[in-house]
Amino acid sequence: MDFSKLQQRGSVEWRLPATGRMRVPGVILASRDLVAAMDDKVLEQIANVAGLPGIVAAAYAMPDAHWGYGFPIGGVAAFDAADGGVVSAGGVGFDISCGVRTLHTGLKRADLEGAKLRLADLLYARIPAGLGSVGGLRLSAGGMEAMLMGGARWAVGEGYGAIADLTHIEDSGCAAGADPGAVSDQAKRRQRDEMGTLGSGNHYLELQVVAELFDQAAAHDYGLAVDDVVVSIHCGSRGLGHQIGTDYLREMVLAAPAAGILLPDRELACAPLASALGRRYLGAMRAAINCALANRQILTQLTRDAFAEVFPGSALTLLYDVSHNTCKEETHRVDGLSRRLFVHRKGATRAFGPGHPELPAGYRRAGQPVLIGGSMGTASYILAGRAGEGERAFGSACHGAGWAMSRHEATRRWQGRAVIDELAGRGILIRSPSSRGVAEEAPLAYKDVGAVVDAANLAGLAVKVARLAPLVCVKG
DNA sequence: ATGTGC
Repeated sequence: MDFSKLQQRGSVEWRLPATGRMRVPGVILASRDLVAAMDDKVLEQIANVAGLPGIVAAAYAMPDAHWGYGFPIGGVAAFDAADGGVVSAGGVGFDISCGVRTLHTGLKRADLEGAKLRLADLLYARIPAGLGSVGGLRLSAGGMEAMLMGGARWAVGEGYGAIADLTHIEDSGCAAGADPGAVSDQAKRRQRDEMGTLGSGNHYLELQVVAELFDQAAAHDYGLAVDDVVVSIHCGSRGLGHQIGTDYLREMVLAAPAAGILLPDRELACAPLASALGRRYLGAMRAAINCALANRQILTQLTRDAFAEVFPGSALTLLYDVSHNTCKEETHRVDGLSRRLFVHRKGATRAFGPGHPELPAGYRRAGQPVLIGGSMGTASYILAGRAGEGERAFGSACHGAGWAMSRHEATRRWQGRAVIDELAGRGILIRSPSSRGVAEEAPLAYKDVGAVVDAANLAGLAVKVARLAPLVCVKG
């Protein structure tokens, strides 16, 4: 990273002043070490985002930021529709509404002694994982429409999970304003057989143990104690979201000149929020959010069924479910004024603070659970949102460890088998259909997740609550 | 991320 362009403001804030076509400054919220490890391309992408029409306050990068498609991954940017603001398909990302949900199992570490291996094999047998994997469900045209409108609420109605789950999901499990008519037939076709599947890449289902608590009061409110076993599911909207991203990116590139939008990078393709194209994309993207929420809801039921085979009578309850690839219409205070903004979070987690009316009653005191997936074999974290007065980055935080290198570089350095054996030696069981996928996801291919959450904590984005250590990981 | 690729 070229520090010469950055102005340091405190230990974890770096400002890229607005120059040239930038309308607002860029702000990186990370430690010096994390910034030093970031590619210069991140700076270039932040500057490009800062030049988009209608952007408000600043283009932000979270501590885990790295360069992505158009926008950096770990990027946050908000736009005002009344000020010519835009929505960008690249600013949401291809895996629309990719996110994490964490479930309490009601079990302690000691309960797993002797059952871990069986549970690993059972979860791997029950959870469809890998590229092109299909689920046990085939959606009819009507079923597809209902799923895209209803999200996790639809899934509960179909028998996956309980109504009580819904209060612990962002948007109560259903994004409003979804428009299945704005989703291409091809996107729907790709999704027809893929409900209740994990996918590939960095997606996983992980059995974890609470290894350390940092904030007793918040941990209490979240129902977490040391040695508790939890399950975390990381996945998104599969082929449907990917196809929507592909479809609209192409359309936005073609429509940009007529909309008077000059693109410094075609990957930044966007459309005015006030345009028909912008509205159609929002409708399709919200349908993809519902697809991801329904998908994680189905996977939750498959997980419960697997647990019931090993631990009859076990009850898995939902701690929280939050996405990290979205564009959401939200109210934020900017310079003392309350404004409706369209907040793009790409590889960034919503992190609403204490008292926010959208949080379930039990979490109003602590703030929203912020679920941070680490890399395979390292730690994951649960943080509590701190957004409020003086908030930065529109109530957002980091989403994971963030890549330290390309997938190609990772496969050059490691072999899947060796990674699995090394982790097995440390008592961490990996189950995956893809040896190459495991190599790409080797722990050292990622940044140090502990350093990332420490930076998020220092920057005031979210407060550390718990560290989770992996026990079993089903990888896509 | 992805029926892994213009």
